Amino acid sequence: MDGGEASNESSSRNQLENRTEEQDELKKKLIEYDDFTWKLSSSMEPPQGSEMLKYVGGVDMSFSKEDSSVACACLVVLELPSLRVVHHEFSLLRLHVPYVPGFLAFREAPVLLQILQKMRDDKHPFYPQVLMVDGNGILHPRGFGLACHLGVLAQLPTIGVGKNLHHVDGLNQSEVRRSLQLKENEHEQVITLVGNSGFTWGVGFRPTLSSIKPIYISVGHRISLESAVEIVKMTCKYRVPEPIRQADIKSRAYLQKHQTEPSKRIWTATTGQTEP
DNA sequence: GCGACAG
DNA sequence: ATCTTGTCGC
Repeated sequence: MDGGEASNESSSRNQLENRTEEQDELKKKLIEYDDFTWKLSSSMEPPQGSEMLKYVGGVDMSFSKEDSSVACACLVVLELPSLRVVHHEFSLLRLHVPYVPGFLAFREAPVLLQILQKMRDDKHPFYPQVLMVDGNGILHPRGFGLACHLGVLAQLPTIGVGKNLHHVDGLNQSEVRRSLQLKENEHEQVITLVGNSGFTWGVGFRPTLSSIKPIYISVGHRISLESAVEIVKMTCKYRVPEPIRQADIKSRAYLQKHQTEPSKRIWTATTGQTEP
């Protein structure tokens, strides 16, 4: 036996170093421009023969208040322009990876990826053309948040949507709100998030007139910031865009239904096993 | 050194 | 993430 605490500290430090390396490695595959064949349905004259954007996915996770390691992951697919939910899928599981700011993907990406892969393997007709993620894209300390991580691994266009600002490169939410206040008279609902370094990390977006608190949109994978904002605008009935809002509602409801009755068959992300 | 820090 | 009711306003 050795000094337990010191060794735990050094091993968790190594763990984060490894995860940082993994993020840096995956980031080499990141594509930050429009890399898809479909067109946005908001375009004027849909050119004949070109595929339209019709199926927008959204992912979110909810957690049990009694046992915070028990979670429900949900993927929904909405149809444009109706915003009707045409498909949803759940996964109830137990997580062993803690939440660490800057490393959310290591906690949430495995299950979400598993759900996406299942849908793709089934050749499901509603497999999403683009995916909205409840977490940031390049708006991240190392420019590689959950939305990027998931996008690269699933090879799918993704959009990062944060409900709170991750403070990076001098950005802070009170300043964003001030900027939106100043521009509200010009009907301006979008503020570009430029950090101290001059880099554009994403945009702050006020979806409705009444909402004070903006959401934060950033590039995930295979999409430009401009297209990402356009798609978010098309799906915003309330502050949170519908794909994410529906995934949130459904995952929360599923969890409450299943935490009342003794939870059986919880899938464990790390082992891929089912526990009684 | 101290605080900040997506979900 | 989660704990939580009513309430002010269109």
